[in-house]
Amino acid sequence: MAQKNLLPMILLGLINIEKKTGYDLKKDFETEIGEFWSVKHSQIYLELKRLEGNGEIKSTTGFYGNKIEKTYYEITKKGKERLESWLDSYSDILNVNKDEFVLKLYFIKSRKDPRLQDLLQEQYRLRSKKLEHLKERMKFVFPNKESKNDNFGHYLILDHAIRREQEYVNWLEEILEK
Amino acid sequence: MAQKNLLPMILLGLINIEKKTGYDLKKDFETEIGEFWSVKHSQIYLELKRLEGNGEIKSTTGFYGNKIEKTYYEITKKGKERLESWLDSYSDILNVNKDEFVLKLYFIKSRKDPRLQDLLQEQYRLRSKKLEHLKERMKFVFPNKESKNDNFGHYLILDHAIRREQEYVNWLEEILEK
DNA sequence: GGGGACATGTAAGTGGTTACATGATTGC
DNA sequence: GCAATCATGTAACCACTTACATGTCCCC
Repeated sequence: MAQKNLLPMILLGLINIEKKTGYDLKKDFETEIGEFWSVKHSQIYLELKRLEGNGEIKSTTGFYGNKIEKTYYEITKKGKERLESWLDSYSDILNVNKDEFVLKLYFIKSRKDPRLQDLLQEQYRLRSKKLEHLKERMKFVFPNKESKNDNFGHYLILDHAIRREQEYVNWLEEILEK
Repeated sequence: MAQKNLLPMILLGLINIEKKTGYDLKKDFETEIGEFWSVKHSQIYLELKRLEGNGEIKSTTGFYGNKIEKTYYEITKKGKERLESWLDSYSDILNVNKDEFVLKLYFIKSRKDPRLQDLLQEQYRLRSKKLEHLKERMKFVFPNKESKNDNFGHYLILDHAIRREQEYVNWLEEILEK
């Protein structure tokens, strides 16, 4: 989208928790952070180089087995400052949520369009599946009340995602009933 | 984002309603379709050229005053086919909603982080404003029950947007109360 | 007369995707 | 042995943004 560049912040944020390799970061995007952000590994490695060039992270070499070298990155003072300064800042730009399904609905003017039912049913199937997945994640990541306090931000996000998806499903159900 | 290219579909969809100039399309993105999709005029003009090159739209010249030429585009049979084929298709890719605020929350681990309250308050202000705006739009675009049937898809989208925004505001309120 | 809307483009830069590329390691 | 995972990168392409650019029309 050539949008506001937030990937550096995510990488700094993740590396700030503990030193990581590019591959570790890739894994992070496949699990928890992948629920609300996506990026390809090629982009991660490019951005890491850039951050290192800026002196916001620094690398050390580790090994996987005897021959495979892996590069650990840790955050520097400069990187910490950038991260903190971002966390302290406000942004009044609300993201526009580009949803292909919603777009199709827009062009289906009539309530009686024969395509409407199939489209709704398919979306209902997809969204219900997503909702179940999110609920499973919640159970897995926060199995009890105390665990929520360990990473309150993450708990809030999952909670929010579940409510949003639930709303989506409810909305689709209501339309299907009509 | 170099994402799935949906702009051609939007342009075809809008031109399919009635013939339009690039400027008309730009205006559409500033009003109703702008609630859930954004694009710059430079991109619109580029995409129009491409669509015309493909033979999916065709242009005729009109005038604004005596000297300013404007180019009207109307959809061709080929363009209609592409549009219909898209409307008939399914996509099982759910968009990842990239929300900067949510990202910040993720990196604020602690419930007691002093930045949390300000961040929440600011987001609450923004989201409430957006919600009010959407409610106003709904009143304006669909002033009565009958009008909903004229463009059922658009009604559904606005309804959905309001519910989603309402959920966002409720969620923020709950956190602020804690 | 001037400012905002009307109207249409080009050019440079960048974030992101897709595809290509390579090789070791681990567990079955 | 072989498949999946670990691990890191480059290159081509593309959608999109930002900035630059130009000129008319209409109303106050």
